[in-house]
Amino acid sequence: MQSIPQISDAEWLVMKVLWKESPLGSSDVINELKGITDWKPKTIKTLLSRLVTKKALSYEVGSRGYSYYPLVSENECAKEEARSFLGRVYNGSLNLLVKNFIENKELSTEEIEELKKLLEDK
Amino acid sequence: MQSIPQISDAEWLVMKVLWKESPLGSSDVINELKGITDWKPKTIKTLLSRLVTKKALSYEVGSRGYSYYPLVSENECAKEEARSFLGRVYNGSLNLLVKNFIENKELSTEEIEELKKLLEDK
DNA sequence: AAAAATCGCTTACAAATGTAAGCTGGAATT
DNA sequence: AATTCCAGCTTACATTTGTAAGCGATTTTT
Repeated sequence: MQSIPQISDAEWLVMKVLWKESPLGSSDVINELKGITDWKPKTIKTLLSRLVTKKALSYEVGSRGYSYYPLVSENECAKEEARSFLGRVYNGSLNLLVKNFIENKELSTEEIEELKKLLEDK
Repeated sequence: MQSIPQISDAEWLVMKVLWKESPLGSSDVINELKGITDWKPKTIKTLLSRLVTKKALSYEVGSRGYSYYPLVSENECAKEEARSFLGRVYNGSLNLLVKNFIENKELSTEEIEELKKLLEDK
């Protein structure tokens, strides 16, 4: 089991594309990101390469270039990010985050209801 | 109303000290961080200066050096971090984060109970 | 008073990140 | 076949971050 690589903000957008669907060629990734970002194709290629170096992605070699796919799941990356964020900001406590959201009225009534249901079902 | 400055991991630790109590001289901050980190005093001074530059802190001039105090509240910084983190990782949805935590069994029974109560009281 | 500790300011320097361009070789188009 | 286009590889360069050290002034200690 490999440790989770550190994925930057910009890289997350690339990973998301490949978590949604993979393997994809770089041109597909570039296409998916049109509209979401205004990065030049070269920029996206750089990000893909870095993600390969970090072992967040790998690729198969095809006739028309590489086909990239994730080596780490979105879930484990999200978990890792949550750990780091909650640790830094909320002493590692999810509950403290939720409490703050409630206090700051960041949640709609529907969201609160949904949360309740989530917890009940559990 | 100033916008929230971007506060790095290391800087958060410094801010936390000053959110807990302020104003404090750099030596007090250094002292508070002994035990939590193994940073050299110079490192902490650097962080203090950077936080002043970023307008996260300001200071009063005293006889024995500066006395630092926050210009931004922990709450607003936390909110900003949460916004950025949730946006990047969970499409901006707190509920999705909570859902993932529940599914991944990251929460103890007590925490779940506490969350329920938080939501009820609301 | 001399020495030592401390202050804040300036400088350092490597790694990570955002954001690409140049170059070379093969693929698609004309 | 010649040309254009796209692939991936290498290089670039500014900013942010982690992690300090050096320096001159001042304060504190001896």
